[in-house]
Amino acid sequence: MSFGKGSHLHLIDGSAFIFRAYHALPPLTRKSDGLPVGAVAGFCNMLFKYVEGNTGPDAPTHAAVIFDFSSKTFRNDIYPEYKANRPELPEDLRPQFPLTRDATRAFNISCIEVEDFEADDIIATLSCQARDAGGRVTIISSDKDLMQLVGDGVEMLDAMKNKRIGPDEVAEKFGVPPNRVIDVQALAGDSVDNIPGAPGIGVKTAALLINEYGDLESLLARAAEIKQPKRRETLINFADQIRISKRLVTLDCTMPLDMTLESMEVREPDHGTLLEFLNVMEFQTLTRRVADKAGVTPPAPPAPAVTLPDAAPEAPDAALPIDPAAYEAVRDIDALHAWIDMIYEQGHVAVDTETTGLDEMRADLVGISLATAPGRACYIPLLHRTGGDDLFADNTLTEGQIPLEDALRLLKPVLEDPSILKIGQNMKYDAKMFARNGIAIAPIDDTMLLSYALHGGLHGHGMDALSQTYLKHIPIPIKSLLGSGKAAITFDRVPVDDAVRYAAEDADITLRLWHLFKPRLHRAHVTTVYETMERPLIPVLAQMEMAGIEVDREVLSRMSNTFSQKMAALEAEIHALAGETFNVGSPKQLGEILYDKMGLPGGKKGKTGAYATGADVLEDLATEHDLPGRVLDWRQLSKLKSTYTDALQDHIHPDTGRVHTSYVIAGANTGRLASTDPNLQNIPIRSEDGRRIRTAFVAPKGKKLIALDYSQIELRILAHIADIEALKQAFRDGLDIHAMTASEMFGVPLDQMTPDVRRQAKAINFGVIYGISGFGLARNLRIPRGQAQQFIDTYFERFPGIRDYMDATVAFAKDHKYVETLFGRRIHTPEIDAKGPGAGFAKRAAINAPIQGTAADIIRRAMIRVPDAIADLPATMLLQVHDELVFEVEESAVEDTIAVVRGVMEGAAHPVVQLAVPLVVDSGIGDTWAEAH
DNA sequence: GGGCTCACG
DNA sequence: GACGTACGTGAGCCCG
Repeated sequence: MSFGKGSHLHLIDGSAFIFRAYHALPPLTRKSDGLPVGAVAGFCNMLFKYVEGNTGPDAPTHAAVIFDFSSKTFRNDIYPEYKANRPELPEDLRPQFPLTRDATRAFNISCIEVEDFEADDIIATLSCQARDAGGRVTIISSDKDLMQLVGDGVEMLDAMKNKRIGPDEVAEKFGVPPNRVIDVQALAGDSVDNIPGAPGIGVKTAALLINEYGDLESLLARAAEIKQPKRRETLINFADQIRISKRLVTLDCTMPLDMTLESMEVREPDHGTLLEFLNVMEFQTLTRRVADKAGVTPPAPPAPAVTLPDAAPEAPDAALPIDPAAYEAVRDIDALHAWIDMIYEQGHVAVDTETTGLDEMRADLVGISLATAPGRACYIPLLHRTGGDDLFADNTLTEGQIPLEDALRLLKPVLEDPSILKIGQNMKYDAKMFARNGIAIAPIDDTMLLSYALHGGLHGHGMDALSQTYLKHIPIPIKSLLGSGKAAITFDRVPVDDAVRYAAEDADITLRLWHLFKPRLHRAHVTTVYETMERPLIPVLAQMEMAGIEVDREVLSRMSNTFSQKMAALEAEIHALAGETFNVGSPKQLGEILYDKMGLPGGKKGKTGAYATGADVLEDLATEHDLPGRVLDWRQLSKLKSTYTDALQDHIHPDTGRVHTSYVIAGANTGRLASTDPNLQNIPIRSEDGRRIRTAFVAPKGKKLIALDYSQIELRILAHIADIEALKQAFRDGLDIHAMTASEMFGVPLDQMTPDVRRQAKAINFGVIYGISGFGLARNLRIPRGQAQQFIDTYFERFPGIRDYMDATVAFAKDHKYVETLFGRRIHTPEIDAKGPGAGFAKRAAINAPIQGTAADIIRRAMIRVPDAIADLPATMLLQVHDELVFEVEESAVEDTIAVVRGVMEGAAHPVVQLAVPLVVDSGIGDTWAEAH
């Protein structure tokens, strides 16, 4: 078919697809050989969806995917620095490039790349050719550099947001029509592509100038007429640089291209070819979907092979290839004895438990793996079962397994032997599993925590991430054994041979990571951090989690019912006010009701194009109409019900009648803990309705709950670190710190302080801890930005040391790429040199980290000392909420326990740090958490 | 699965 | 005078 009037050409920006796919998906790898294929998988999904969507009258007659040939192009000859700012391509992305070309061809779509030219130029040339031939063009991309092509039958489509970009949308973005976009870009420059432009002129100003003078050349010719001196100088002095910028941003519509538009005619994919490609890539879901669509049976997946990783250079031992086929299955007592002998000979062993689930309180032990040297690992299957996993499966144990009791009896002495170091990844999990089977594993090392001490802030500390980063090896994914979703099985149903490969590999990898990390602790000066604040926390947290806290189901269930009724009434009111029924829980529908239907003022859209309906927005709207206020009430109840009163009931353990959270030690960058499943660190307290949820957390008969919390710990740390004499003295004198700040700033005597002035000072005090900005404070206090900035200026004038601390901290971060707490915890700040909006984030995070992190260190130190301190008291530590500890205590010992724990908490910095301010701990007692706090 | 919203310190 | 903004978390819901 020739290309002409009535034809419709789709030009797909292939590179944009690839990058989006790469960043949207986890780093998937091909199961058989570990080849990174995440971007290819995402790319194929996008192409599949694209092809699926091409129906109806607007479907393309012609289509092509356009790629960049390489990063070097003719623009580098004009301006060597072009795109020089681009970050290095991720290592696992480059090898995926050729595969995306293969994928395109497998989908039977034209695939185009030309040496020396960017994809954008090819798109420009083809667009012009198609337009000149009388056809229409849709460019599938959201790249602003392509917007200059819009108009005359050429438009763009943002496939992500499914938003068409025509002349109006371009004008909205650049402030000028499409044919003047390059003028604006030439002036504004582009930090991403490293296009210099005119210094100090951005898109807004550029559009203003172009609209006033017509086009760039006229503007440059008449630059002398410009009134603002700075602008005038810039345009005169940088005229050449601006002209070069224009050449850089102008796309070439006249490229010599070998291919014709006709050759891009839309063709049906050849299902055989496509299926073969998808199958070789091992994309099971997509293969099945394509096969379903074609009405054929999907091809059998290729047989799995074994991964041979690159060697890690630093540890010769850890560098041996990982070979899951070499692992041993330990199936009888003699073999187990041999391994135990080997452990004693070695002096250390990596241990990993396999269980039926992730909840340590409910899961059952299925098997244990051990590794005594890199490459030397085994798996001891204990409770694997035969048959399927449905009701009719027989539950008989697989043959060739040592009876659980026998294995544990033999292993217990080793696992508890003080002379044998047990190494694990996330040992808290395994320690709890062993504890439930009567084994108190010790001493231990934990590779997750080693990594946390060494690399906090750089990346996650899960085993997959660590293995990929430091061993260049992708472990066998658990999903490949268990499947996912509804069809997932538990580990006891995994065939023993598969389990051996997977489980022993985990122990092997853990041991190799330990060999790498342990010697690095000293070099990085974080040995003390690891040994005093990470490792000792494991048994403490394990005990707290296993203890759990009693929760009264009746209280929660009654509250759920009350909330339901209130919500139903509110919902009826809301629908009546809106004049129609809609889903109150849908921000999208709510936005449409508020702004499109009712025409309320405002209606700001976020980056996704959806109306913002957050609480702050609705609060402002509440003055205009009754509906937003009702929605806020409804939302509060909905949150309380779904997240707390309903969900908490499901977390009550059937045997203990208590709720057992799980603390993540290496989750938060600053050293704080995180609580999950359920999160007991965000139980409501600020609202009256919410606070009542705490009445469901109760002490058993004869006992009390006590809560002890640090008063103003972060502000005290700030006073100490930034060395602010006035603040330090105020804390020593036990003054109301916010009132005192207000008094200093606004000159109001303490005895004349009003609650409102104090509230403002309080907001500033907190703001300082977060890396204050005029904008943030203004929003928080709901005052004009200028006034907020004034407050901040006054604050810094009164407490100049704060400014010094902030500057010094950012400088330190830039210098070292990390910041430190008072106790030596290092929090890496890899983004500190970021340009653009990321810069502010990174700076504020760097300012906050030593303060929040030091507070986290202090309570960690306290928690580690508490068990010994209360050993003789009938008291149990149950919860930690960042600056608060909750205990369950027999009534007779309440006062003693408070005294002891307060002493530990207030003295937790000693002897490492002598704080210049006292630490003060408040306490409460009650039958419920609501009373105790 | 990402985005939004909201609970806590 | 451009840009986007308080720091740190986890969970539930909607929607594609």
